[in-house]
Amino acid sequence: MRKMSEADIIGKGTWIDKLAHELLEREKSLGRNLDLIKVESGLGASGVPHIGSLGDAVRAYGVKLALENFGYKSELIAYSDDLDGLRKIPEGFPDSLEEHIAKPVSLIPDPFGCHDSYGMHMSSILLDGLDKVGIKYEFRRAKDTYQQGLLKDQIHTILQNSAKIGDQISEMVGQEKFQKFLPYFPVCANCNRLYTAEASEYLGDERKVLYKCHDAEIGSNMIKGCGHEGEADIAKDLGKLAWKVEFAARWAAFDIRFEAYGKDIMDSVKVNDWVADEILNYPHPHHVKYEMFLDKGGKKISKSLGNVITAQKWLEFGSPKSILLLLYKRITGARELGFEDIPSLMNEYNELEDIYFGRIKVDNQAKLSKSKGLFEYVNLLNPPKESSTHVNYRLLIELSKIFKEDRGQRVMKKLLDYGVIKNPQPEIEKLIELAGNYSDEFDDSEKAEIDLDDSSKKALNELSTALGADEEPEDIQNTIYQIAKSNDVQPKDFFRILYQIILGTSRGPKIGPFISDIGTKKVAKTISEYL
RNA sequence: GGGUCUAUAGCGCAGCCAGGUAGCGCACCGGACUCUUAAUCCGGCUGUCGAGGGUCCGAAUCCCUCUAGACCCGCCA
Repeated sequence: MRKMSEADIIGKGTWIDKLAHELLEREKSLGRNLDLIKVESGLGASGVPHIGSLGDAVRAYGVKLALENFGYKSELIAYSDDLDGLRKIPEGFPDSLEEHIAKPVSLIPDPFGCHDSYGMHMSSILLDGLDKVGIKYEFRRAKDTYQQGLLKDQIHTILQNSAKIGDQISEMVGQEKFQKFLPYFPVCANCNRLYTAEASEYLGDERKVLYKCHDAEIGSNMIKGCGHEGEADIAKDLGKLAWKVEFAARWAAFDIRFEAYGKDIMDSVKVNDWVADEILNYPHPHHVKYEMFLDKGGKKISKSLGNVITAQKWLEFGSPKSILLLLYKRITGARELGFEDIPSLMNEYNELEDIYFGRIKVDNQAKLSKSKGLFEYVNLLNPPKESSTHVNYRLLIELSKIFKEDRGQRVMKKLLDYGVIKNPQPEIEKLIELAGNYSDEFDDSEKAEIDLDDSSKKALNELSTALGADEEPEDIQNTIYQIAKSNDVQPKDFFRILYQIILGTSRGPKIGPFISDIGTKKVAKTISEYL
């Protein structure tokens, strides 16, 4: 054991580099060709993609960047599982989808009419998120993959070994279903449904699966099968492998060397690794497991609870870099996540930039390297040449709460007054917009009814008159204080009433200068509305 | 039944994954801002790092055991 020295630091010193390093070591010991290392991320296409799905792809892209940094060619495949069946209607989607339950999401019309199918609509939301944070990917979809027969050899091998696989699944994870049925779900040629068609027999010579469409239980719903009996050609007809074996087929067919996974599909990955290694004779890709994002109460993010965080919503309040920082800073550990994390992440980015440009000193070599490395990954290994102007995001939120009209201009002026910035910049304008959205959306202070006794009313009336007069009082702070005193109102209470009227909170910035910022006439008018 | 994560100041959390003097925010205490409010600024206090063991010159950090909570998967409905 000894202290980390510069020579021991792998790549840029982050967990991403360590992971890429492990991957390379493993590939070298396997002796595989390293001309192009493909990493993969699976995109769900049945539900609204939240930040966790985005994270899978963003992190895989990080590994790609690390591999490139080590001198290898790499590519991220973003694979949409759009042959998965629709299990239930997501919150906020029309009930008319009911008739499409159990059909592959790529065969369901887009209820919003903007994409070729329901599945593409969902995938597009995620791809749009990736585009917005600057992630590059090669898009593939299950529908094309199966229709073009890209997996036909793997499917054949898997179905030939289905008995062995069924036993293994039972032993590894206790699921006995595949001891009875083939791990393949044909799409019923008659009713287009997926999970209702049960595959019982594989005709290896013809490469066809025999199935019968009958009633099936999905979640708590009973889905009626149509009774159709048919056969599906694994190279042409629609149908898909069960998850327990599908990844393996894809890894082998696409030559995937890395894929991250969430702990919810840990068992599937375990089985797939075995299938890849033992049945398909393709050493499984390197993995990393991550925890699910939970909401602030430690509850699972779920659509029905309304606590879903999408990239699109996040980007109304935070920069793309704040998302990348969230996803790259670490991968281990359960994460309770909410929009309220945005302000710290916005500021943390500035801090990292200061470390990167040497404005903040860090003694520990490994930690310095890690912070600089993290900064580089957040910039997708293309860091800026010089530091940007930093404005504390929380300050912007506070100023945004005060100025709701002409916000951009007035907040900018305040920043100039405070000496926070030297001149107006478009980047700062954007920041003000983000912080403004944040303060509008999460200004939780309730506009409660304010109880006013007679002396408070009298004092308010006096103040309103004083502020509304043509001659404005020179020292508003002092005027307020005097008025309170002469009306036998505790200054403490009077100030609180004023904050409640003007800001809807019980505290705020020093009130004299604040009132003149807003405009004395306007404040006078606001006060008179309460009298 | 199987698995994973979490436990750090009064509260909320970072630091742990690559060991090197225990940190941040809020709260609290003191001071400043010519005038008993608020805000702001400056300074200060706050810890058996869940418990026990191990490795190490050195452990919040790595390993093992335990306790409590959360989550995931499976089984069942």
